[in-house]
Amino acid sequence: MTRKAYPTDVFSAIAEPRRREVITVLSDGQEYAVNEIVLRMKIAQPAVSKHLGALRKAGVVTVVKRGQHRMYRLNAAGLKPVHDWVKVFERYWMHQVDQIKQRAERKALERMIRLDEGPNPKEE
Amino acid sequence: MTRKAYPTDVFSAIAEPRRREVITVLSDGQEYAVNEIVLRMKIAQPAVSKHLGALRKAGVVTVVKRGQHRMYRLNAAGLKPVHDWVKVFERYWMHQVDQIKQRAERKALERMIRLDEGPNPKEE
DNA sequence: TCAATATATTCCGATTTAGGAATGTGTCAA
DNA sequence: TTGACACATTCCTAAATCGGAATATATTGA
Repeated sequence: MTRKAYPTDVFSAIAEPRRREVITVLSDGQEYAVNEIVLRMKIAQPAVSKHLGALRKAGVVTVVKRGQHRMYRLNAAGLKPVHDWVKVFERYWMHQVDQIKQRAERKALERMIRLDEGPNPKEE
Repeated sequence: MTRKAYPTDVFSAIAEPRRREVITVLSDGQEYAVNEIVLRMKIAQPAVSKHLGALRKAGVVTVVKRGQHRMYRLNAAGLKPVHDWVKVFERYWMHQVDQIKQRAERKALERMIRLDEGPNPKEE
């Protein structure tokens, strides 16, 4: 049986910093030969090829053969499962920002009211 | 030196299916004792404790002691780095959906025009 | 204090994973 | 056909990771 290689599910795929680095290189939407990616990274070609293989199996990149080159391109849709999963929690910190914003506005309003009432604010 | 335990960065933290499961349990915003989480999962208490430890170090959950219980609560803000990272790619598939929608609308419009012109469409 | 309960920690083995080195494969150009 | 590229694959080792078992620690109640 084949020795288990790099992971192929998208969550594990993006867990590896170097694979996120590869994705960053591809994030302009252009296609890149393996060579060009290697030049932009600090690991050797076989390692890059293996990471690209993992990303491909995870559905995050696509390849086409062009001459002696393999052109890799980002398939951003492959990241959608991660986005969908994490988006569920967006409202938690959004809400918090809202609360902060609201508090700031309330404070500003209170200041304005105090100014309207002059330098000696009423106490209750 | 200490035997390296579970990972503590947020990307690796959520790469583990069982840790995402823990997060799902906590996703109602309520606090849960370790016990209660164990009941909802298929792994033993020590494994759950270890996953909770990883999530805590990753900043995804918080703990407070209450009596002999440790109450865990989701800290959704800890997931923000993942959200921020993946959000950058949102536009790719959003755009694609837009394109599909636009094509559908263009086709529908073409059909309407053809209907206006009768069953024998002009050719160009 | 002692037993029970809740949880963390340590120790361990099995498995996964990353990357280097070596090698295989396909394509091009002369 | 041959050599030079571009890239993938295989083999290997070290390290990371997971989960079970056993054990440690803390809290509570009797």
